[in-house]
Amino acid sequence: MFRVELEKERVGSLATVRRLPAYLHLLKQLNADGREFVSSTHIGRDLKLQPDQVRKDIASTGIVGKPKSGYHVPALIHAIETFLRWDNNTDAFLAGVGNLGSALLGYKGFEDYGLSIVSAFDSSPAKVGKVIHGRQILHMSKLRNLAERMHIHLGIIAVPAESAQEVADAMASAGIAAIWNFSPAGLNLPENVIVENIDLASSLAVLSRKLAIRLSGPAEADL
Amino acid sequence: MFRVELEKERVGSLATVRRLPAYLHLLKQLNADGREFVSSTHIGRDLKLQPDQVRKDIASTGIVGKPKSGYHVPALIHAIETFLRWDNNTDAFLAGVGNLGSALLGYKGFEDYGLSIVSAFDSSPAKVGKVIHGRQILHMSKLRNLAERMHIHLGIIAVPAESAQEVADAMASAGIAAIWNFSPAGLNLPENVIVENIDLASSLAVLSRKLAIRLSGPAEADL
DNA sequence: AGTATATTGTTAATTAGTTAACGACTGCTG
DNA sequence: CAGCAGTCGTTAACTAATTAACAATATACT
Repeated sequence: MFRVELEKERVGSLATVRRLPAYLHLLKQLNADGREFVSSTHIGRDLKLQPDQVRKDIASTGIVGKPKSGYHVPALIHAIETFLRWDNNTDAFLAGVGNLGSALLGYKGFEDYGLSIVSAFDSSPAKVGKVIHGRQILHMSKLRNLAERMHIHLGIIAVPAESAQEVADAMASAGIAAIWNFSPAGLNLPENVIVENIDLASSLAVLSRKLAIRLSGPAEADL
Repeated sequence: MFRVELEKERVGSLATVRRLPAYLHLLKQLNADGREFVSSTHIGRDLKLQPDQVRKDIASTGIVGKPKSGYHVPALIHAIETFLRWDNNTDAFLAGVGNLGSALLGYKGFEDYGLSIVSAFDSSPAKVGKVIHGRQILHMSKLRNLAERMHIHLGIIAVPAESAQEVADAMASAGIAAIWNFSPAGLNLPENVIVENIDLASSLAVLSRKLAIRLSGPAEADL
């Protein structure tokens, strides 16, 4: 019973959740400027969204606004951050420190999202033991045990497609509940493991397709 | 009139386009294994999609299958690649060679998508002149002229949020038609410039929210 | 103090996207 | 040569999401 309610809530607001970070970014700027209240029209203008959409999204965080003035900026910031659990820090493990993995390890912006990569792993002997962006790289074989002992809930996969499934399995069996997958491979995991893919190929496909249509003209679209 | 038709076609198949790379990946594997025909049921099983969905997606590439045997693998590969224009090479400029930009420069996988980063730019004097992954880094001020002269259509933005808009403007004024934006900033550009964002924040927001619900239990969802 | 106005919150309608059902065709087998 | 089984392609229902409209409310101004 509860499960059904939960699912409904989650699915219904997924698109909303995707927009929340953009709101948060804008609100933090406004807050830094000393702005105390902001209206949905203002937000909509800046982010190129309909005011209606903005109100609906904000409503799902539980915040209510004041007519004539708008929403209280600090309160809204706090509400979004707690909604996403970006107020408390979340510790994560990173698997794979090639080009992309190293970049993720060095990315400062994750702090804003309450995310800390506490340990990084690789299977290549050439990389194990090295220090990258302040963290010493451990061998992949240690991931399982450490994740279990440290009660890590979030795993980030930045290994080549070939080994992605293997790593994902190790993470899942270590009790990691959510996986952020930067590899091009589609992962096969039990239902109770949450997976979110950063799919460069899909994104580029959309871009390529739009560009192809633009360059070759509308005639193409009739196919 | 043509425009309306075009828009309809484009919008209607955007979700489809997102799935095409996954099909392509699987098909290339099958092709390497010497498999000549494949059915929508088979593809669906491997990619965890409904066969109906697969057929509909394939239909939009223009390929027709044979009853009882399925789709001709090489033909389908060719069709998807031409549909996305991944058969001919597309030259691109990269702006920003920090952690992420360097990683993109070094990423081999783009070859499969018919994408070549031919030049990389940065505004930091410390980086200009250096050679990263075989390409010499040029100063950002040269981007505009070079893009115009070389008829570059695709720009990749991997600079910090603060300078993203500035770079985007330079690209747009140089006649670049499509921008792949890896920065967290939302770009403000004329309608005729295509923008596709790789939005880490949005992706992580979805993951965080799902994880938050999972960890705190269904009670949370009633809010 | 009263009225006009800007802004919220909710309810309805349109649109896009997915899932399901069904008829048609081809190749295999007895 | 005829029937059967598997697969395609199209049409239709359903679901989710965005967009639009409208009533309610508090603030500011006269």
